[in-house]
Amino acid sequence: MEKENLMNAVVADVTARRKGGRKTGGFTLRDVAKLAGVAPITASRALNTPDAVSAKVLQKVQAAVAQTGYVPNLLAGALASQKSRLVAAVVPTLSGPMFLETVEALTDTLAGAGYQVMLGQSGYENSREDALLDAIIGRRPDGIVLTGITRSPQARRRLLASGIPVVETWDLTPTPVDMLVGFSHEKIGAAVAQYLHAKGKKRVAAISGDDERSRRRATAFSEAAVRLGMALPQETDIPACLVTAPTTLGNGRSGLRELLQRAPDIDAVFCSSDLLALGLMIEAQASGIAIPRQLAVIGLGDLSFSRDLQPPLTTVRIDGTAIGSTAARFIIARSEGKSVAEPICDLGFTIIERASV
Amino acid sequence: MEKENLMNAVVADVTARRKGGRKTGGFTLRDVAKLAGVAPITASRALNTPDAVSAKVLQKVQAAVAQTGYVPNLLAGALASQKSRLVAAVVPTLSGPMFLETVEALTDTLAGAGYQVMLGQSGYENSREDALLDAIIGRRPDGIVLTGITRSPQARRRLLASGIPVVETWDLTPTPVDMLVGFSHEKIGAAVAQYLHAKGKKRVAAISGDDERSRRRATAFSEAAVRLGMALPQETDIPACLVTAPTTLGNGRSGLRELLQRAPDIDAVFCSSDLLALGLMIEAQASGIAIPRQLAVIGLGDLSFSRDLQPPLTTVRIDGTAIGSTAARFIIARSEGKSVAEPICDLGFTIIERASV
DNA sequence: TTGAAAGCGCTAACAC
DNA sequence: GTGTTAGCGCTTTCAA
Repeated sequence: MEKENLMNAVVADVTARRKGGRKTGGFTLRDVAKLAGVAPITASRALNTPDAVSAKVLQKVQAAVAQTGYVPNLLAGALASQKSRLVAAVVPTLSGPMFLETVEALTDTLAGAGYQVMLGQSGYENSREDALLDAIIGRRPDGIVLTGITRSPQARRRLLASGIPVVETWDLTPTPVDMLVGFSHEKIGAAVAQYLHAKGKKRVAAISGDDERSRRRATAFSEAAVRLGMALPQETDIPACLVTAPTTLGNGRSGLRELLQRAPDIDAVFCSSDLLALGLMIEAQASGIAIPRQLAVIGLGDLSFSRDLQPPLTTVRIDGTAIGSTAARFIIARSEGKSVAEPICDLGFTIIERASV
Repeated sequence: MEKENLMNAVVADVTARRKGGRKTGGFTLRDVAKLAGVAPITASRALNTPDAVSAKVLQKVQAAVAQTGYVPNLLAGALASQKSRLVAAVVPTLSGPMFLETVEALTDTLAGAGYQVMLGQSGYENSREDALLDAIIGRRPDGIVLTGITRSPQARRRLLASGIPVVETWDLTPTPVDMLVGFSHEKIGAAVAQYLHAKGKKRVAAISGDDERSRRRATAFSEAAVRLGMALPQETDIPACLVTAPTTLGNGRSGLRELLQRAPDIDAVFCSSDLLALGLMIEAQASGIAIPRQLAVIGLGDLSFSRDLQPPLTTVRIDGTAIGSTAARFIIARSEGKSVAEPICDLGFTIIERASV
């Protein structure tokens, strides 16, 4: 049979290639094309732009693909077309559950458009960031999504020089490297102070991770609190209790203990994450402090568990999913040659009122 | 000056390339080589195997790199060398915090060896898995790390045919596709039953996510419980209370309520995740049930918060970090041409005794 | 609608 | 130690 002979010939080709020098992979587009009796470029078109070939050719190519189990080499395609369909995402760490939603939404939205996400962890100190950036740029992704804004001029220059679309997230700045999807940490701090003040709180404090963004929220919170005439713990210059990032439940417990020593009469605490807030609630319960009657708590993140706590946790909701999917859309648009009309996007935040305040 | 002329010439080259047809990227290895006055391959060696070139050449190439800001195109390198230094990781979802540690350890360990991680989310139903697999294989990663074992024969065949090293994780099977790093869910179920029995518990139940692995743990738990003479809730055939995966704190609360209706006299509950256990503890506290006096709880995962709960949570510890770093080592070894001596690795588990039982 | 030629930017293999 | 040659597997451009 003709068809069998062809297949045998192609298999022989592959085997020969494997032996002769480099042990190169399996079937290639050329093999598929040969089997289908067309030129490689035609097979390529059948796979990438099926509308551009005749029904007959399409069918023959599809048959050849099925027969061989051919999977296109996207590396080669990327090299030739200058489109890698790869997007890099850089987070400080995965384990603070804050960025998870964003990475998840990013991955899902991009996967729907045929892109894959490459993950990078920078750590909270930006030391590894430069090396990471080179590793990323070297792969020529179609986009880079960064958590936080880029401070190092070195990194900014490299990003700019690469010409790769960049989305900075989880923060706001008038001078982004390229595009931006975030919200204002300062406004959150101020809004929380205002909220607690409106609820009649008089002596407030913050338990805050000591990463840069949390500190800015805590500072804004303290300044607004003072402006509104609320009292802060006085024993120290720092108006907040700082714990190491990423924040944990244990930090929340020890944070409350420390806070109560410094200022036993506080009536509200702003925690820089819901996990901290949960720790605080557990510690409060263990020490017989009633929430919200004796002490009000407000967290940040609106993690999935927050609504189900006892009492349900009042918190600042940040829509991590929207950040991820917006960033994905920005990158996809750019990568398809469209320019993004409004490349700076403030997604804001919402204070979710529940029973803990 | 000679040097400046050279640089100008090279820049002119790049500009010409950009105009003439394809708007190709920035500096290439050829430009760097030209600037350094050596052949491209020599520049390549200076970058990849610095020991293989003279000090003089090395210095000249490094100068040229610094001058141009050249970042090697790893896509092209991968195509030529058949080594992508990319590893794919597939998880059902990122948001159950169980797999986070694994992904984190994988990313970190691989980054140390110059590899990047590509992330894929398969969802708990394996429908998207086949498409995802093709997208992954198409990028010719040097390794694929899967969460769970691969059941679909279709997927197994494709993985095998690809010739890419595969590590299946978070489970055990005598017939892995390739390599395996995991533990036995059946043994966990049995061990927990045994543990509760040893603690004098008589009427036990399980609250379990309804994903495949959790169900197997719950089943093994129930069977062992019966064998040991403990009572299970009787109203239903299912010996456990199933909640939708991924498990949440809210599920834990509602799970306990449901369980208490069916069997008000239970004295111990095995939760398929620490998050469920936390929900159960919160619900118990809200209903005035004392833990562990009236009801003992054991979770699974030993998440970072578990030790800090009130009471601290007894749980089954699974070393997600070890799974990730072992998988990474397996892949690195393979990808360096070494064969992995013992490619099936049972990392086991530990019951961490705390106060909740 | 299809194809031939010419690369994408790099490295393996084999000289020198 | 360094260079020459010839691809890796695909897509672009241009011609038929």
